[in-house]
Amino acid sequence: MKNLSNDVLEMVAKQFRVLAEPVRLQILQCVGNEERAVGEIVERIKASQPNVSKHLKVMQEAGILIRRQEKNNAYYRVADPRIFDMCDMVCGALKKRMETRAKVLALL
Amino acid sequence: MKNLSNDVLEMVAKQFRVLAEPVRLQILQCVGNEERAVGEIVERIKASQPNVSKHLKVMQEAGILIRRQEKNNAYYRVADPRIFDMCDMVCGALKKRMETRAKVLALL
DNA sequence: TAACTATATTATTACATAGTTATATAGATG
DNA sequence: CATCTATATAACTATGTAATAATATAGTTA
Repeated sequence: MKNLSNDVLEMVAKQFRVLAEPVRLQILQCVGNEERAVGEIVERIKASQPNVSKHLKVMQEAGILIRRQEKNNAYYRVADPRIFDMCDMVCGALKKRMETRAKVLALL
Repeated sequence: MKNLSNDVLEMVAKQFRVLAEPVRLQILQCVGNEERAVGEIVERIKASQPNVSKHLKVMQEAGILIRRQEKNNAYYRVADPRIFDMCDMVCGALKKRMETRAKVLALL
């Protein structure tokens, strides 16, 4: 990590904050590499429609999702699939940490 | 991203939340690949000592920092340097997005 | 032991935001 | 035009947490 200014760090933190909500991660996972309508997402993740709409807006404004309007449906897709790699990295770190902890406990 | 359960997504979200604070990113950057005492960090990032201590605890409990006590000093280091890669990925995505936006504006 | 140093903790305040309910908007259809 | 459907927005409440001020802890030194 090159020496980033506080302004940049604040922008980076804001990006992380968008990913710091379980429901938004559910939405991301639900959308995957497809393009999905709002109603479809609402149905799949079982959250209220206004709540999903709000989260979608947050992710769109953060540049994580791209919105397309057609007829009276709105479709969303992931802007950059590398976001899934990030989630996998975190997930992998968590897994490793839990395995290590399990080994320690096994020695007791 | 493999189909992750909501429980796992919640843990992942929690990890992202730890990175979602500018001051914590400052601390991460300050620690870098060194091992730093609390006082050193406090001095460098110019935040209050209790505030830094609290953030350090949060990051330690999240498994992002490792603490070592020696004499009456506490030293912290980064558990997994790949965390810097994650920050760089976000930073790169931001940069790209801003460049794209700049090009669009240039056409007006 | 008293005073000093480094770090952690507690209580408090202020602010951000997730979720809900109700409503608005806007395109489609009868 | 009236109604229906899909999505977005607004107002509100509740919760989480960052920062601060004050204090505690614990090791060090005189």
